[in-house]
Amino acid sequence: MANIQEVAQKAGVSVATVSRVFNNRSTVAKKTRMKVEQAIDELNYEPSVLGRNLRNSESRLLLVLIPSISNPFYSDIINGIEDTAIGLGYNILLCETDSNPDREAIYFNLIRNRLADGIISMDPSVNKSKLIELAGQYPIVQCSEFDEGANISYVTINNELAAYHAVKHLIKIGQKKIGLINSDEKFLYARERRRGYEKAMDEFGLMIEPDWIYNTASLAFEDGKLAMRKLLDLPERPTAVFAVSDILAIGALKEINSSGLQVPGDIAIIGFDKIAFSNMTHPTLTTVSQPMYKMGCISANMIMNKIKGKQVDSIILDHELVIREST
Amino acid sequence: MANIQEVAQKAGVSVATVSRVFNNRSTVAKKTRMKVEQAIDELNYEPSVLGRNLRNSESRLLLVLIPSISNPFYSDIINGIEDTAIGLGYNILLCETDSNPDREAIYFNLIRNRLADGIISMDPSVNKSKLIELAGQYPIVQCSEFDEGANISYVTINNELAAYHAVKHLIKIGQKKIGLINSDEKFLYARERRRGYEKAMDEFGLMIEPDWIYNTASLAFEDGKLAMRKLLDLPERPTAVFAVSDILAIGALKEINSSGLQVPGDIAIIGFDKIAFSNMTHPTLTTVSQPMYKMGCISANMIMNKIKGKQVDSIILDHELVIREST
DNA sequence: TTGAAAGCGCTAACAA
DNA sequence: TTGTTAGCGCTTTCAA
Repeated sequence: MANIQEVAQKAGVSVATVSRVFNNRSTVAKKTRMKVEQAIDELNYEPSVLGRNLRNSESRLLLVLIPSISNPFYSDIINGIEDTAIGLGYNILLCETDSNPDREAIYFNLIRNRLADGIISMDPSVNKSKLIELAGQYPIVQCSEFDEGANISYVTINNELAAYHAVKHLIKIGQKKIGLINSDEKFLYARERRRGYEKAMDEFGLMIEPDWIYNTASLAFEDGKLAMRKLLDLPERPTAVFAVSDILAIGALKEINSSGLQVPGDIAIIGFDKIAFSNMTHPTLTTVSQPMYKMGCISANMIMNKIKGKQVDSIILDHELVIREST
Repeated sequence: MANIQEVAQKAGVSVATVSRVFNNRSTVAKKTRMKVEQAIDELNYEPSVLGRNLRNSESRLLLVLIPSISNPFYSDIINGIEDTAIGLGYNILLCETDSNPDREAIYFNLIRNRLADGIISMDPSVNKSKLIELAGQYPIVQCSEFDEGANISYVTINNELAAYHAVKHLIKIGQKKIGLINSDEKFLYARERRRGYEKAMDEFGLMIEPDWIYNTASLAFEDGKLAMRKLLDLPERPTAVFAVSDILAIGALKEINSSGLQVPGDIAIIGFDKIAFSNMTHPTLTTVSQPMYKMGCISANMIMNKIKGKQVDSIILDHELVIREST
């Protein structure tokens, strides 16, 4: 692979001129430009990003931290980030943390090593103190999940309001005995969505039976199944369930189906996230849609601005209720 | 962020010595080493990957090309690649091509720009001629999908045999009228799986009705639904269906459910890939499992060897039939 | 055992 | 409009 020296030699100019041609910088005479371009073509030259980056002390790489790549919730967000980043000449390094601190440490070091220019974190169980420490020195934004205390910009939705709308929808279709399948309330979104649930129930004077609230260990399909099993085994079981994630809702749906009960006839169910699979179940899942693609685009733009040293504000986006067969 | 100069200065040694300490190279006196380590600690020094990479002309980055990040088929393969790569000090750049040549061109340039040391391609509709041209100059391996003509190492399964086993399973449980939902036969795996289907049918003296073979436009859920609709509308419809991907099978399942028919009572169905969601449907999906994680690990090891200049051979792995409720 | 210095490929300040 | 040159941060050769 040719380097800039060889191109300069072949074209009979200096390396500076080659660099100028490649970057359309300042003024290069038409004739010189042509000579250089021909040499570039002949040698099939491509500039080394490594050299350029070292000189400019930037890598044009973005770190995107997600807990798990197999969680479809992140797909569209990542698409949004990617489209935006590529458009601005950046590439993304997708980092799966498994919510594992060792894994996180490896990725955090990537930015300390200047291999990345910024971090978009979407991991709810990220090491907060480490993240805050890092955010003091490097450009970092949070997407979807964020930390209340930390002074790190984020883009998210109003989780309490979204949950409120979901539960209100169940109430509006006549449901009174409404259960909640929530995840671990160490997560902020889980606490917020619980508040939304409680607010809707309160507002319509409905009893909240403590037994109807189930907190899962994680966000997996099996957790949803297990949660629904517990609810079904109750002496007086709910006739509708709000699950804080589609995967949990799909697990719950599976358990109901396996028990020979009907959705929504016996039990109505509503999820959260509008992942692609929420439309593939039988019946299809009513859910709350987050503007994921948009969230991705916005967080990419936010991090760009941070990298450029600009001040960026946090943003709260709108959600949407998607009514389908399960309610 | 401190650089190697500052550390050297603080420790009262030369930059060469700091480098030696960091890389446990050659011999450094215990006392000198201690001084340096203390300076490293105090300054919280991390070497710049950019500087090191430029000097060593390597990036320790791997490109992984996939058509779509939202296709769960790739999740475990990527996990395998990632675990292996990180263990060897490499990071991966996950590149979603959307099977779009422009997008591909961007990523292909990353290796020409020395931003990546090698490519693992999993995109079945990748620009073959470009890939072959690139493979002449740079380390490239193919995973899962590969090109017959190209002289590029690959890791894959025996698709014909796997399809044969799937169809044979249907025959063994008494099915005679077996349909095939295949993808576009421009893909090698589609042609191979069709051959496996035909081989099993032939072997047991079963008629292959041309109408029972449906080729989809893509691998999406909707394609599966549409395909099943067509099969259901046939005057004489099959009583079992082999779909060459789980997503297509899940689409077919949905269409059958929506028509008020029973699986497997009225129509048995078998998929391919064993994606996580194949276990979440009602009924759960019988499918053919590829050793995805292993494929990922192996392809990562293969690309490492290629980068080191070693000769690497292609590998064909075993598949497995996973019998669940849908058959 | 350590240091001086060259050089990886590029960009940009300065000079001509 | 173009060339010369310093330097980004590191590793490694050679010499001491």
